[in-house]
Amino acid sequence: MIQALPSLVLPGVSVEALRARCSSCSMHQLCLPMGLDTADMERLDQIIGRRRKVPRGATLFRIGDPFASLYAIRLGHFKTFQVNPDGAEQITGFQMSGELLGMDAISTDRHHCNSIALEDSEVCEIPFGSLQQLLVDMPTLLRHFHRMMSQEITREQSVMLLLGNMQATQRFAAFLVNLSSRYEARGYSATTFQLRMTREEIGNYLGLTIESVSRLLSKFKKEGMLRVSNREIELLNPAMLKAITAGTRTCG
Amino acid sequence: MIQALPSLVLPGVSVEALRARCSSCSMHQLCLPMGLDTADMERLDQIIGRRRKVPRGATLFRIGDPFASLYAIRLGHFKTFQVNPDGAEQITGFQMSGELLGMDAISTDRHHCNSIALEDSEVCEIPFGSLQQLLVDMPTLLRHFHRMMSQEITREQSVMLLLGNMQATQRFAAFLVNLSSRYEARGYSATTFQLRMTREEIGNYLGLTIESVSRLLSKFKKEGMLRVSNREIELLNPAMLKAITAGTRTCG
DNA sequence: CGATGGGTTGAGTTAAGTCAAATTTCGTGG
DNA sequence: CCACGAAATTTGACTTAACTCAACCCATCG
Repeated sequence: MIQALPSLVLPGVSVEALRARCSSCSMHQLCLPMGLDTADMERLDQIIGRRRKVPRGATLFRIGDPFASLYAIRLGHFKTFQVNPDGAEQITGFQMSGELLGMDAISTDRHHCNSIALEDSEVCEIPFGSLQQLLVDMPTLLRHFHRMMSQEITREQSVMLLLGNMQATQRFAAFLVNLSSRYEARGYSATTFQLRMTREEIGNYLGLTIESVSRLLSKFKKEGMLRVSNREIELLNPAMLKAITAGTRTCG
Repeated sequence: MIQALPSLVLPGVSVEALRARCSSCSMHQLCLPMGLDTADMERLDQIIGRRRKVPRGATLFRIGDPFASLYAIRLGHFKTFQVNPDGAEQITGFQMSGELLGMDAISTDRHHCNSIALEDSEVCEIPFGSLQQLLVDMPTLLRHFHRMMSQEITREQSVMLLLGNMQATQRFAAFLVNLSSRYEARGYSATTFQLRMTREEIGNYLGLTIESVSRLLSKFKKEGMLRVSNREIELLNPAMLKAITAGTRTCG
């Protein structure tokens, strides 16, 4: 057992990088292993098939694919979208590190949406059969898994509120505020971040056209609420954006 | 143990009505006990706190209420809705018998939406703590519970597609087709049913005004696709409605 | 350095919203 | 059972937020 693994001798490549583990993953306080003790985290690690790289633009799964695994995002960003019979697409979410993909597939053992990487990304493949066995043994994991599914339900309800009730300005403010808080939760700046999606994708998600998104960006910029340069965003007045999101402020 | 319960001697009131059971409930093939054998169904029955009556217009739970139980609808209809800080409401779903309410509350132990009965209804109160214990012992129940949560995620994604991408006509057709298939799954007519919600509630759910809903009803009626009389609906051309839903047919 | 895909801006259009008025339905008490 | 008021619904006329279409800009990259 003292014998070094071959990879250990390769310069510049640590074992950790090749065989990543939940315990060393910066996302473990947000992701599935949240709250697990070391032993349990180790067991979860065991069942994770592999850490898969998904290059920008590549498909992680598509509608109709048989369901085998959930995917935890280690790194990067994804979008999920639905497709109407007439071909119209609707982006149902943008996911980032620590979030779980594929939960919609549990109901019928087939995926119900497409998932594509917005940038070069990495996911942990969690075979659902194995996970189910662990759930029975690990109440903490079971509880957190349920929380994550429930959270997804809640998130989607908020989007329904956004799409069904909000004005374009309010939708866009809500979108920015949401991104901001998620980056903050991951230890990144709440005010400065890169948009990983195109204007078209933002528009699609928000039920707006690309032109409307562009105009909203210009409007917010003109009103001094943010700085924009291509995909780089800086929120200059987060409080105002939150007020607009809440509908308590109409915006100039 | 031979001694009759007091209620047994009341004329016209059966024990079954007072102490309903999953095994005798017409919804058990759609509801949480789906697929359970007799013994397991009995165990599930044991934990169900009570069958609660919820009169029309009454609140089952509201945003912020501490989460204690899920509710399976035995009978009747409910709506769930979100509320924006500015007071705007968005109906996120209409639920009917055999469906589960409250899953959004698991994530934070607080309810995230309001739930109100659309007519005099009855629910089975399923204390979540007890349910969690059962889940560990009963793999079939665990699996079906996950399916139900996943189904809710999928359902909400469809609504996002509807709200984000569809035209008013398409939304309304989708709404009718959806109700139709759910009644069919419950053994009711797929073509003739009562709307349990007001036009205003339909409009709110679909992101339309009450006037638009009224106009759409009139339009569909004029085009011979349905008969309407107050809340009574008869679908005369379900195939056409499905085609409109799919976006493959634009409607006259 | 020209092609390409993303993004911006302006002008005109339209689907759905708002406002208003008429009509029907429903619940309640006489 | 009927009358009445309140609530829900329908319909029409007009308005508007967001869309479409079109031109243009700009960053990137082979």
